[in-house]
Amino acid sequence: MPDRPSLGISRRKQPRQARSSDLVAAILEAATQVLAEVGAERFTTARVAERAGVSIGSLYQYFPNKAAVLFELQSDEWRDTTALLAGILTDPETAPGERLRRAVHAFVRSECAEAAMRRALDEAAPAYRDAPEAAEPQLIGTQAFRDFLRAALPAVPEAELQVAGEIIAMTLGEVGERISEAVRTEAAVEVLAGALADMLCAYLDRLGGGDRAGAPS
Amino acid sequence: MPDRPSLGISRRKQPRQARSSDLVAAILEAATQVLAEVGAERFTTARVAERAGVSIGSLYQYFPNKAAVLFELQSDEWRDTTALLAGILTDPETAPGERLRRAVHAFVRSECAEAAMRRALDEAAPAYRDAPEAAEPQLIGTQAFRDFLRAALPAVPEAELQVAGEIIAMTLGEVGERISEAVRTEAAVEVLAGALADMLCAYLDRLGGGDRAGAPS
Amino acid sequence: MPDRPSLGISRRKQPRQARSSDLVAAILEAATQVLAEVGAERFTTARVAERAGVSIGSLYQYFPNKAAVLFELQSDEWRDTTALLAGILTDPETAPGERLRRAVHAFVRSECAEAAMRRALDEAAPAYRDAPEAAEPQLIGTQAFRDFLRAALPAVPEAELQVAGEIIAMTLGEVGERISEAVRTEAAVEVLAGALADMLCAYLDRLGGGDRAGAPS
Amino acid sequence: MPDRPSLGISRRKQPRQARSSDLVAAILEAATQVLAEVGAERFTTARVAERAGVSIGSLYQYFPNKAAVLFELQSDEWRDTTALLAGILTDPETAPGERLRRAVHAFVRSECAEAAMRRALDEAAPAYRDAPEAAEPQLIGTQAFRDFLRAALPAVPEAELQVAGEIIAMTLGEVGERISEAVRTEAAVEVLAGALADMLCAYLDRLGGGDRAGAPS
DNA sequence: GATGAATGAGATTTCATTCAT
DNA sequence: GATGAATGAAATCTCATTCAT
Repeated sequence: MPDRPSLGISRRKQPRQARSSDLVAAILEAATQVLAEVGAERFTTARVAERAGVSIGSLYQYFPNKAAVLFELQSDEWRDTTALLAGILTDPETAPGERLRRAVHAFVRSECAEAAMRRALDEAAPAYRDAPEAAEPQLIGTQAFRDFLRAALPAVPEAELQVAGEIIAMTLGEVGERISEAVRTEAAVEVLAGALADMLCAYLDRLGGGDRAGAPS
Repeated sequence: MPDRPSLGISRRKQPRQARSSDLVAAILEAATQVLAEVGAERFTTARVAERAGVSIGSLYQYFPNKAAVLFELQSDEWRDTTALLAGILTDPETAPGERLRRAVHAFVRSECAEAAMRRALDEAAPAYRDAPEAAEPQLIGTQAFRDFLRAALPAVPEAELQVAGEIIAMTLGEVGERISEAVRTEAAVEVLAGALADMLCAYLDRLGGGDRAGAPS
Repeated sequence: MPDRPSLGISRRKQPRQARSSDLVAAILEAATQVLAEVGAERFTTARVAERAGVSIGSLYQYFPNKAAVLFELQSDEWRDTTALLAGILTDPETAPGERLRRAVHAFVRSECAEAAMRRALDEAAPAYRDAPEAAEPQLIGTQAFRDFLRAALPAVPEAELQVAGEIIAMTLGEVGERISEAVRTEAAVEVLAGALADMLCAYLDRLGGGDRAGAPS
Repeated sequence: MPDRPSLGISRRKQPRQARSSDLVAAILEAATQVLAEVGAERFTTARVAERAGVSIGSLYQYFPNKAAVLFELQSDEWRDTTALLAGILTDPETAPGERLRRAVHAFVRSECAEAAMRRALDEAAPAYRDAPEAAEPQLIGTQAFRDFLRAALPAVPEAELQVAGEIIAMTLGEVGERISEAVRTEAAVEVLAGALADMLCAYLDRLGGGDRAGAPS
C-alpha cells in the first residue's frame, strides 16, 4: 500500500471545529460508497476524495494514509455492531438463552444489510490489519458480554468461562459473518441463523449443566 | 496498447513433460515462500518467478495470471485439509462425537502449522475469490462428511441434517481458522480447540435427541 | 491484479492553469518529436514523457492512454489542414477550378512538409482509429467545401453533387497523401500534384457540362 | 516488432517438397484467419502457428519473422488484384474508357469482398512496410497497364503518359480502397465506384484531347 | 526437420503521497 | 487551511524469437 513506511493509522488530528468534523464525516461517507461501488481492489484515496467533494490534500490532513480511512470505517462498524449486541445481551427481561438467540439473529441480519461493504472491508483488511490500533475491540472484552456470560452461567468457574466466552464470541462473529456473505434468500438466512443459535444454546446449556435453556423456536 | 487481461484462473497448459512439471512445482513452492515472507500485499509474479529461478515468461506460460498461482496454492491446501478431515470423520472405529472432536483438533493443529501461509492466502483471496473455478470445494459437499452426519444423526430428517451440516462445517472451518490466526501458546490453542469441540458435540447431542455422545475430555 | 484499461481517448482533464497548459503542450510537442524520430512502432508513453521532461504520471493525468496522445496529434493536424483548404476553396476572387487546383498544391505541399509525422500517425492509426471520438472531421462535411461545390457546379442536382463531392474529397486527400509519402524531388511532386489537379478539374468540367474551367497550367 | 534487428523478410527457404509447401500454405491460410479474427494488434506468430496446427518452430523455419508472414499475405493479395485488373484493362474487345470503368468496379468489388482482411493488413503495414522487398509491385509497372495507357492515349508523349499513369493508378488504388473501407450498402458502393470511374474517364478524355470516350453509364 | 518450453526486455497504466501555490 | 498537479516506483502481462531435445 503506502510507498513509504506506514507511520501508524490513527487520525492525524482531532477535528475540533465543526468544519473539520463535517469534512471527516464526508470522507467516511464517501469511503463507504466507494468501497461498495468499486470494491477494495479499486478503492483509492483519490476516488474517496473526489466522491467526498474534497481535495486529496485535505483528506491527507485528517488521515495519515489510506489504511487509516479504512480502519475508521471498520471501527465505526464494530462500534455499532457491538452496541447492538450489548443491548440485546444485557436485556434483563429476557432469559439468557433467548438473549443469545436474539443476538444471533440481530447480528446476522445486520451483517446481511451491509454485506457488500462488509465484504469489501474484509478484502481491504490487509491494509489496516497490521496496525496496532486495529486490535479488534469486539464483543469479547465488553462488560456487557462478561455480564451476560456471568448471568447465563453463574456456576462456571472464571477460567472456563473465559474460554467459553471466547468460543461463543468467535462463533457468533465468524459464522454469522459467513452466513451473510453468500447470496441466499432471507428465509435461508433465518434458518441458518436459527441453527447457529441452536448450537450456541446447546453449548450454553451443556456448560450450565442441564438441557433447559433456549429451546429451538 | 493494452490487451484485455485474461480472465480465467485455471492453468494455461497442463505440463506433460517432466521439465514442465518441475517448473510448475518450483513456481508453486516459490509462491509459498514468497507469500510467507513478504505477505499478500507484496506478493508479485515477478518475485515468485525470481524466487523459483524461472523467467517471468515461463510463469505466465503455465498460469494465466497472478490469481491463478494463488488459487492453485489455495486449492492444494483445501485438498489436503479436506482429505485429512474426511479420513478422521469416517473412521468406523470411533464414535461420531469423538470423531468430530478429533477432527477439530486435527484441523486446528494443521491450520496452526501453516498459519502464516493461511493468513497470506486469505489476504490474497480477493485476487481469485470471484473466479468461478474458485468455488470452495470444502468439507461440506464431500461424501465423507455426509456419511459422518448420517452416522452421527441417524434419526434426523434430511432437510434438518443439511442445515446442521452446514453450520457444523462452517463453524469448524471458520472458528478453527480463527483460533489458529492469533498468536497463542500451543496449550492455549488446545484449550480453545477443546471448547470448540465441546460446542459442536453439544449441538450434535441435542440434535440427536440426547446428551450422551462426546463428553468433554 | 490488472485493472481494466480505460477506454476513451478524450482528454482526461481540461488544463485550466497555465502550468497544465504548458505541460500538455510539452507532451504534444514531445510526442511529435518521438513519433518522427523513432516511428509509430517504438512510440511509447514513457519515451514521450521523458522527452517532454515530465513524469509519466503527469502524462496520464492529462491523457487517459497512449491512443489519446496520438489522437490529439492527429486532430490538430486535421484541424490545421482543413482550415487551410477551407480558406483556399472559398476564396471569392478565384475561379472554382483554379481554387481546386490551388488546394491540391497547397495540400500536397503541406503533407510533404510533415511527411514523416503523417506517415507515423498513419501507422499509429490502429491505436485510436476505433474510438468514437476519432471520427475524422475532414474536408467533406465542412460548410466551406459544400459552398465550393455549389459555386463550382451550380446546375448539378443535390444528390449527384453529394457523390461528386465525396469522390473529390477522397481523391484530394488520399492521392495527395500518397504523393507526399514517397521520397521525391520537389519538382516531381509539383508535377504529380499538377496532374492530380488536372484530373479533378476535368471531372469538375465534365460535371458542369462543359470543358472550360481549370485549364492545365 | 522484432526484438533483434530484422534481417529481411523474404522467405527463408524455397519450399521444394510437397510437405513444406503445404505447411507454408497452411500458415498463410491461418494467418489470414487470425488477422481477420483478432486484428493486427493481436496478430501474433504464436496464434498463427496454433491456428495452422503447426509448431511455432516450424513457422520460423519458413518465415524469418512475423513481418515476412504479413508481407507474403499482402503480396498474394497484390498479385491477385493486379492479375484481375490486367485482364480487364487489356481486353481488346472493349474501348479503353469502358475498360477503365470496368476495372474500377471490379477493383472496388474485390476490395469490398475482403475489406476486413485488407484493413487488418493495412494496420499491419508498419510491420513489413520498410522492408526493401515490400516495394509495392502494383498496377503501375505492369506491362498490361502500360499497354492500356498507350492504347487509350496514343497521341500523348511518353513523359506525360508516365505521370498520368501514375495518377490514374494511385487514384484507382487509393480511392477504390477507401470506398471499400467504410461500411456502405452495395448500392452506395456502386454509385461511388461509378463516380470514380467518371472522374478517371473525364481525365482520360481530356488527356486524349476530346470529350468522347467513357460516357457515364 | 520438427517441436514447443523458455526467455526477458519492454509496454502500459495506477496510485499513495508530497508540497508549492 | 486547502488545493490538486506532479511524482515515479512498481505491477502485470505479452510476444518475437531461440535452441535443446
